[in-house]
Amino acid sequence: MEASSNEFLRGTLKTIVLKLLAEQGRMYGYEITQSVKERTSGEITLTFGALYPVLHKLEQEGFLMTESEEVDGRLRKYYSLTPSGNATAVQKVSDFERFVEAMQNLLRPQNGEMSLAKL
Amino acid sequence: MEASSNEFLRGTLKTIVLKLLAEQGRMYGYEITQSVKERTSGEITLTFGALYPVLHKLEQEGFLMTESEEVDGRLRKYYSLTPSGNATAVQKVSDFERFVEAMQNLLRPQNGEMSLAKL
DNA sequence: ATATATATATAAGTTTTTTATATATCAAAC
DNA sequence: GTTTGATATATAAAAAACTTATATATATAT
Repeated sequence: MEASSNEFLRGTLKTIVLKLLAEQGRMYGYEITQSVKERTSGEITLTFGALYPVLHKLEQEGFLMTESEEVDGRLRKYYSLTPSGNATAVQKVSDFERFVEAMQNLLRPQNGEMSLAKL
Repeated sequence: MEASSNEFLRGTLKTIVLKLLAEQGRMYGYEITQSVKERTSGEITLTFGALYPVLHKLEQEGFLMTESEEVDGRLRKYYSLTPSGNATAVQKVSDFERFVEAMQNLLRPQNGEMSLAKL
């Protein structure tokens, strides 16, 4: 019922943002939070307090660029990837997949008490 | 070649420690770092500076208990799970698996531009 | 009028993690 | 014999990341 503060989200925020932008072309902050919530059935929730600092950091690092547009009288700030942002997105997704594989090796139960030690 | 500071490790440290202890019964700090390195082929490396604070925190939260033993003239501090530590280990591993599933929904490419929106 | 959804953003505070450092034993190499 | 490397635990200072709270503003629905 409650997803709330997911400790595992730590460290994956940049990866999520970069991947979504790589896929969608351009998005604005609010849209990113809604997209994440929707696609994970509420399991993962990005808070604004976490998202905006990440967006600003990524922009400052040269991975994102912005364009502001007025939509319905309100200013909307679109974020999109730079070429290096695109490369980083690909890299981070692949890094995450490697990490998950490594984690499986830790979380999957081992047969005996030692892996190679006493065979 | 270099695994080093894995950003994704953030947030998974407690889970790793609890799971290893649940499986192995009892372990000492150095043993935990070696076990993680070995089982992940060097992909994940726990630094002592990160591990010991986590061990102390988990002990302080009542999930771990310790017993010191002298081995080869050196003091060795064994950590093992309390009943609530065991329950937490099970919980965290299952939480992590749910998190990974949710991440797959974000990282797997979507077919069109919207999921359910305009169908 | 008021509440809710949309929309962006910052500041303060806490927690976590990294990096650096200190200590000490044992075994092997030199 | 003494230096190096592996084993072993731990803390302190600093940096980074994240949470929580807050501020602002428009549009729409009640």
